[in-house]
Amino acid sequence: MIDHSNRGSGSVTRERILEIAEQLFHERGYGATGVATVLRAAGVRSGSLYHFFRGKEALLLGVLARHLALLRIRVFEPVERATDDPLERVFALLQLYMRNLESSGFTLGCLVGNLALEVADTIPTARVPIDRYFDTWSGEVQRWLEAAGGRLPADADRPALARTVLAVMEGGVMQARAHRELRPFAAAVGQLRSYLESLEARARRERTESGQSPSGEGRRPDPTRRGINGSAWRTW
Amino acid sequence: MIDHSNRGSGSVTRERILEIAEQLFHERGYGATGVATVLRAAGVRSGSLYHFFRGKEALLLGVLARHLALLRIRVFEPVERATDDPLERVFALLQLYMRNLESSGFTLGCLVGNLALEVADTIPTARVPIDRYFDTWSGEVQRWLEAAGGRLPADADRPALARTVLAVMEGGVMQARAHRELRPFAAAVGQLRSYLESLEARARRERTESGQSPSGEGRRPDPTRRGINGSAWRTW
DNA sequence: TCTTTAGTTGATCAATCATTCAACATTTTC
DNA sequence: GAAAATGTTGAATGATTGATCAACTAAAGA
Repeated sequence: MIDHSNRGSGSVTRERILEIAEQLFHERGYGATGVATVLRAAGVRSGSLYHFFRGKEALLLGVLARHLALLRIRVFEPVERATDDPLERVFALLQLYMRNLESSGFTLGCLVGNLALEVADTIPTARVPIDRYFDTWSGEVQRWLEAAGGRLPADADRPALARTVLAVMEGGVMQARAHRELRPFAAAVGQLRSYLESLEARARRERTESGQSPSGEGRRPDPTRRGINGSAWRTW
Repeated sequence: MIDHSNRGSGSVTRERILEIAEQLFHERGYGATGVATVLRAAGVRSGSLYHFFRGKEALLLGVLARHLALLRIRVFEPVERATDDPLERVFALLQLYMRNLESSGFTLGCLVGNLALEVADTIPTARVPIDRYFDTWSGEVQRWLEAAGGRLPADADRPALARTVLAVMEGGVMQARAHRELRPFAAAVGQLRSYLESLEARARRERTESGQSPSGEGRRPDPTRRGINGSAWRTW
C-alpha cells in the first residue's frame, strides 16, 4: 500500500486539484460535489487524484489544510493593509466577507462554516482542522482587540469578544445568503460596532475617573473571571 | 400527472415520513440522507413516499413547512413559559439551543441553519421557506425587545438587535459543534448579555436625566435612521 | 546508461442514488 | 353496494457514485 501522507506536496497537479476542489466545495458543498466533477474541472484523470489522495475525505482534509495555510495571505494581510486601527480591522474583516458575498451573488460566504455544519459530525477527522481554523480566525481578532489596549475596558473579555465577532460573521453570512441581501448581516455588524463603541466610551470614562493618561498600548487585561469556588475559568 | 400539492395533508403516513425525514436531515444533512434511508426508518415503501411527495426536493419543502409550523410550539412557547421578562426570554431562547446541543452530543443545532448553508443556492425553492423561518425567528425576538419598552433606549434598533441575536445563535451553534464544547457559544451569549445590559444602563441614565418616570411598556421607538439625503432606511 | 521512483492513463467495478409504475388494497362518496 | 378516490406495494430502471489497478510514461538518482 502506498503512503499517501504528504504525497508530492509541491506537485502542480496536486495543487490544481486542491484549488479546483476548494472552489467546488465552496460553491456546491462537499457532498454535492462528485469526484468526477473535480476531475473534469481540473482536467485530470481519476488515477492522478487517487495517487495524491487516499480518497474523497483525504481530498477534503487537503483542501482544509490549504485553506488554513492561505488564511493569513487571503484574509488577515489585506485587512491589516486596509487600516492600522486595531478596532477598525475588526470591521474591515467583516466588510471583506460582505464584499465577497455581494460580488459572488451571495454564494460564497465562508467555506469552513459550510463544512462545519455539513461534515463536522459525519467526518470526524475533518472536525479538527475546522476547529483549528476557527481558533486561528478568532485568535487573530483577539490579538487586534488586545492591541487596542486601554481603548477597551481592562475587564473586557477579549477572547470572548473575538468569538462573538466570529459568531456575528458566520451568522451574518448565513442570513445574508438566505435573504440574498446584505441587510441582516450589516445590521448585526452595526450592533457589534455600537457595542464596541459603548465599551470604548466606558473605558474613556473609567480612565478619566481614575485620572490616568490615555495609553495607546494598554497593559494586558486579565482574560479570566473568578468562579464561585475561586477557580479561574475561561469564558470562551 | 398527479397533483402533489397538498396530497393527504393529514395522513399519518405522510406525517411519519416528514417526522423521520426532519430528524435525518437534521442529523446527517439533506444530501447525505438517501431516500432509501428515510423509507427504511419510516417503515414505508417508496411508492407511498412518492404518492405524497413529487420527489426528494418536495419532501424537503414539506419538512421545512412543518418545521416552521412547529416553531412556536417547540421554541417560543417553552421560552415564554420559562420567564415573563422579555429581555430574559432572549437568553432563555439561546439557552434552549445550548441545552439541545449538549443533550445531543453537539449534533443537533439548528436544522434551518444547516439547510441554509447546504441548499440555499442549489435548491432555489428551499431558500424561500428558510428565509421565512429566519424572519419569524428574529421577528419574535424583535417583539420581545419591543415589549421591553423603555428599558432599552428609544433609539436602540430593535429589528437590528433581533438579527444580531439570530446571528449569535447560528454562529454560536456552529462554533460549539466544531469545538464540541459550549464555551465559544456561551462566550458570545455572555457578550450579548453585556451589550444589552449596557443598553439598559444607558436607558436608565437617559430616563433620569430627562426626569421621566420608568414606564414598563415604553412607547414604540423609531426603528429607522435618517440617511444622508434625509430618507429613512431600515438597518436590517 | 540503467534502475528506481513518481506520476498518469482510462477502462472497469460494485454500490448506491432517486425515481417509476402496474397491480393491489383500503376508504370515501353517492 | 357499486363506483371513485385515495393509499400502498415492491420489483425494476438508468444514472451516478467513489474507488481500483494493471499498464504506461516521465523524471531522478547512481
